Amino acid sequence: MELHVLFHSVHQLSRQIMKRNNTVLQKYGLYSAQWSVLYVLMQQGRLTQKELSEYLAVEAPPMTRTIQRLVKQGYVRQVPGEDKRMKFIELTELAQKEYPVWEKAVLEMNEQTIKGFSKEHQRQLQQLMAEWLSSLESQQGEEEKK
Amino acid sequence: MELHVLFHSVHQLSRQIMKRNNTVLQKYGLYSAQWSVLYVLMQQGRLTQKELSEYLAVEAPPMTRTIQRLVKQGYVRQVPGEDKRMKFIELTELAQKEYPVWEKAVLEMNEQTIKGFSKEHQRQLQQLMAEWLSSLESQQGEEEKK
DNA sequence: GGAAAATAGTTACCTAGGTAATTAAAGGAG
DNA sequence: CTCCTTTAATTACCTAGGTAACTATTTTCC
Repeated sequence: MELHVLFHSVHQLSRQIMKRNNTVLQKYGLYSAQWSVLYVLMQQGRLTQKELSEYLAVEAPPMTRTIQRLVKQGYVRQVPGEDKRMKFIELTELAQKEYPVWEKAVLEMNEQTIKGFSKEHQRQLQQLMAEWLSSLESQQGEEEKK
Repeated sequence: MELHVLFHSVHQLSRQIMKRNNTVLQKYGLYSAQWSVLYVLMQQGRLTQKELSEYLAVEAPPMTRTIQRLVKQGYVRQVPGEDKRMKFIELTELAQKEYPVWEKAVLEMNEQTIKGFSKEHQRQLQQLMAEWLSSLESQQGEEEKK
């Protein structure tokens, strides 16, 4: 088994997906990283930056940047917590109003991206990747024991 | 089927793989994008930048940057072609000498990354991704007809 | 042959993500 | 209470990849 090929395929798929998302979001002045934050906030409600970055499996610094851009665009608010170290992030009314439009566009593109790939194959693929990710996660867990 | 989840998994896997590759390459002063160029050159011999970027499915500008860094490190040479627009890229003797060491380190990390994921599952995953990628490719082909 | 179109590579500038170091607040041990 | 450690967020700086615009050749077509 050529692992290079496997890894390359994963990488290329990831870039293709992001590229397509960016294409569709462009006309709303959004980018894929911003969208993923908006999406999570809509599903989960207000979260701290820490929770957001854990949820999206991204380090804190990129999360700070993405949020600051969303703040500047007026789509998100930072609310200081009782613990003054943390900041809760929540959608503004503007974002909640615009959300359905964004979502529709993204969902359409998602369907387009997955077109020609059967539900059963999607399920298999998701299953395999989940398994792989969890094995990677458990490896990391071991290393952090030190 | 939650496409968000599927796409997120692909993205996360891609980042994990690159992160691990960078970790192992760090001690040789290399990064994953550089490695992928060195790897292709070792397999294929001298290639033009155009061929390299097509092979790795990367746009020309990032390829220029990666190559310029490799040139600076003395691992790669740019040889002007007969057609003066193109530049052939080839490994230097230094790179050829060091290559086995790099390869060993990368292969070990690859095995570690895939550990706990059976050969059969690897094969299935590769199969599914190849199918998906080719369907995406054919979509792009259609759009370029315009 | 000469003007126009195509092509290889580069430059400039953007987003996405990473690490290391810093700041400010909260907790804990003595 | 004080000092030390931990933690959330930020800042600075790095690689990876993308698009748009540009340069310099080559091809094409009249």
